[in-house]
Amino acid sequence: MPELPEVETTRLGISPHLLGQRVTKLVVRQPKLRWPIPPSLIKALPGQRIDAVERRAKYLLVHTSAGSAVLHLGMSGSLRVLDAGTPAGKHDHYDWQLDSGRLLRFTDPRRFGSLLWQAPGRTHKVLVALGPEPLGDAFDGDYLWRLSRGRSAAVKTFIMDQAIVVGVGNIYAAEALFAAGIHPRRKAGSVSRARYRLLAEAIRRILHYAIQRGGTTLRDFISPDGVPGYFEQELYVYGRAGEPCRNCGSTIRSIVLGQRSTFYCPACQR
DNA sequence: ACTTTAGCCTGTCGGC
DNA sequence: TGCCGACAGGCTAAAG
Repeated sequence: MPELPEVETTRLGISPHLLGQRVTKLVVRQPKLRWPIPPSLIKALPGQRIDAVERRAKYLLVHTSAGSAVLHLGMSGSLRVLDAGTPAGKHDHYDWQLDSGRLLRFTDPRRFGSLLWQAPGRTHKVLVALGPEPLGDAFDGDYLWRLSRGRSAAVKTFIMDQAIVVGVGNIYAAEALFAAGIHPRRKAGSVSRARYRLLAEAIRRILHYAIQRGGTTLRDFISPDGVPGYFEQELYVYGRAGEPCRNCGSTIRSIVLGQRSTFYCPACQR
């Protein structure tokens, strides 16, 4: 499930099965996802050959010469490559049948995921306002510091804003703020440049590490429940309310920030 | 220009 | 056992 490392792991898992394949048929069982699957995609995708599979933020882009599919996993979505003829379950909303005799299947109980279509040479609306990739060159502590001046929103909300930096979800935001020693409720504009440098490095390190971990657990991409147990052993604050801080022993607290639960150590994070 | 809120869905879990 | 509310890893549109 989907924060950036899971999406990247998904990309690595499905890409070899998709590249060069032709989509022989699109089966849609439930078109009502986060947005309805657009008729333009239903018309254009079948018959196309897949040229590339990219990731931008938490979106997957599947490119063909006729346009690109833009996929999002939402909160509970997953993609798997299965043999054609594998019976579909209740939450299996669409399949792409492939030349190879396999299919790409999307499963999503909560239906917050999406399947959109981008015409050649265009950038889909959902991709326009996105901030830089956290693992790319344009992202660092100075960048965060500059954009945060004058901002009164909580720093956690700030780094989860996809217009600021993409791919930092609720878990990784909490973990990165712990690593940088920043209280999640602190105003973004009051965090020092030095702290933002620590924070940016923590985000990069944690995401990179999680991708490596995901890559080893999900390599063949056929495992039915799809998702590794994250690295639950290695979480410092997320989901640990009432438990001792692994650094100082203080009791981890949980609060609600922007309607999302967040976790922090009252002694290590200021 | 920024910040906050409601809402899209279903499943699961804990308390009574 | 069943009912009920709280909560879940995301994101957008609209309102403030």
